[in-house]
Amino acid sequence: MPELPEVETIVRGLSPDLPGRTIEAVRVLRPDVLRQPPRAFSAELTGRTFDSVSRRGKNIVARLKGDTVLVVNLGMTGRLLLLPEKGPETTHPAVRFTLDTGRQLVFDDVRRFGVLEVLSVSEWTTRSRRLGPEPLSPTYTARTLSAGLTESVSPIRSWLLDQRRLVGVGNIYANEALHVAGIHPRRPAKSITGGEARGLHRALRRTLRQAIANRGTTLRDYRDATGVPGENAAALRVYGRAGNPCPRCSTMIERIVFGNRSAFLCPECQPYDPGEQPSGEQP
DNA sequence: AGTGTATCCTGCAGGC
DNA sequence: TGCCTGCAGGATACAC
Repeated sequence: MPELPEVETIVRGLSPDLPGRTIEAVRVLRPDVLRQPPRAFSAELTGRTFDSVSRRGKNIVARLKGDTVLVVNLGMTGRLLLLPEKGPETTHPAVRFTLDTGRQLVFDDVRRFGVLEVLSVSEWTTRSRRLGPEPLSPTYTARTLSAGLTESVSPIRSWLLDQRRLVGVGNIYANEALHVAGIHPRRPAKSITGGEARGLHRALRRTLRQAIANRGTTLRDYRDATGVPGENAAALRVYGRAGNPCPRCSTMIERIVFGNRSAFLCPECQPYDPGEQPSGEQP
């Protein structure tokens, strides 16, 4: 659920307040969101002080003083909320940190696909190296994208979702960027031309930056670190809009399914075979 | 090696 | 009203 723009919004919300704060208590209400025994998790974090909060792909990365990193992946419905001392109860709290200010940092997650992990700096570095490049990094050029596409026969939408190739892009922004770029989600990655790759690179960046400016897309569950929904849903062009007119050409937007996930496209603006009439049915 | 499918879990919307 | 089905922003263990 939360993709790069949502995670970025949360991190920007936590950054002014979390560094310098010490964790006084850890309460694990739902141990299945951890990758280690709750006792060990709590023991590693209790008494530690936050140093910095940053983002890597869809992960929230909190560095603590000493050789400790708390990595939070929100899964589909996870929230990381910094709440006042007497804040409202959240609906599905999984882990609660009490800070030295009395405020609570709460990981709340309806479906519990989210994960919290404590790692050493070197463990985190190793993990981070296995992830692909950041799409908004200045060093991520159209050429980088184009080069990565050439070896893969994977459908471009699946390629964009693979965090080893490129981080931060999920199903919403993959579909949105492909519409902006006029590329059918099912096209094999290696069939994307150099010109199309340049367009896709630009579309990805524009789509992600716009979503950050709008503080993320809230379909149902996403909230920022203070519990406020994002405003980007109104800007979506195709995602979740099957049966509605394409904002560019007014053709009916279609929903197809592959890789166990919905894809949304305009058959006119995103033909599978450029130059031929899009049929809607692909092998 | 690289892809696609099924699975974890809960809640909600829509059909009947 | 109530039951049933399908669907959901992610990641990953498998089978091919």
